[in-house]
Amino acid sequence: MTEYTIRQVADKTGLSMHTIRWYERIGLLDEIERSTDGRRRFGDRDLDWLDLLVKLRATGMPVAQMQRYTELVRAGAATEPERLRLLAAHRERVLADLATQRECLALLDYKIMTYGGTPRERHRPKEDQ
Amino acid sequence: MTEYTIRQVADKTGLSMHTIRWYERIGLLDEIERSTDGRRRFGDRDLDWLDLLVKLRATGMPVAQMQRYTELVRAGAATEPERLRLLAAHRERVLADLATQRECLALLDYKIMTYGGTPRERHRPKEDQ
DNA sequence: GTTTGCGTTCGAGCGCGCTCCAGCACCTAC
DNA sequence: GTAGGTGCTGGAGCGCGCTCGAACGCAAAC
Repeated sequence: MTEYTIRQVADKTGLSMHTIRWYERIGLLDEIERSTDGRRRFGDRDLDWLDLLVKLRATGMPVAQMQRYTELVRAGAATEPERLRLLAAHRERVLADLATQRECLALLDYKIMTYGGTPRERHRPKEDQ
Repeated sequence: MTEYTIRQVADKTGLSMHTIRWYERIGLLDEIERSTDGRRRFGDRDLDWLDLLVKLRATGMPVAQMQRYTELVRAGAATEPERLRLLAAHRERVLADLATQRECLALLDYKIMTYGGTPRERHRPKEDQ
């Protein structure tokens, strides 16, 4: 039953303390436990949840959709089919995005080669410039 | 020596006509040729360049950096080493981003499987309902 | 007792990347 | 002549996702 300050959570998640508080305000987090003087004390469960949020954001899910998902989770097991649909749809978008990225990467590699660099040996010093 | 209206270019690139004009205004495009009545007539070279811009944006390059790159290209062959550096750095970011995306995708897949196979959830905002 | 450090709230502000609008100009068809 | 379609310009506005600031509270250190 480890507890963390908001600062520690910020460090662990890569979010800013501001953002974490904002996430709570807009309903992405359940009310966080407080210590006697009113400071947030995050538990492991909170960290896990934040971790999921961070990954959803990192894959481009809009905040509004994360709110929707959060609501569904809060609403209980009956919403699992819809949660599944939501995540599956998001997964499709991520896959599509990955494909696009790879495609663009190919052009990038090509251009880098035409400039005389070799993508696979890019860390070499400028010996062949 | 094909020519295209801004509408055709918008269709081909997926950008809006507004965005294309804006790109020109902020210096991402060289001045585009005009027909006698002042309308833009894009050539194949313009399309190629726009295509690069679109791909750079699609991989998350900030507009400011595209402006920088454009300046370098305009400044002539002497800037090729710096262009190379810029593109190579961007390539690294794209690779890192791809890695992140794949990682997040794994969690997504896992969660989707748990919704398909098990009733209980592992992550949740807080307590069971 | 006061300074320092860390946290709190609430609301305002910001940076980015567009997006839209008003008002105008031109060309073609009717 | 006029209606409709297309495009022009300059500038204002917008949605998103934070980000910051002011004013405050508590508590340990000096």
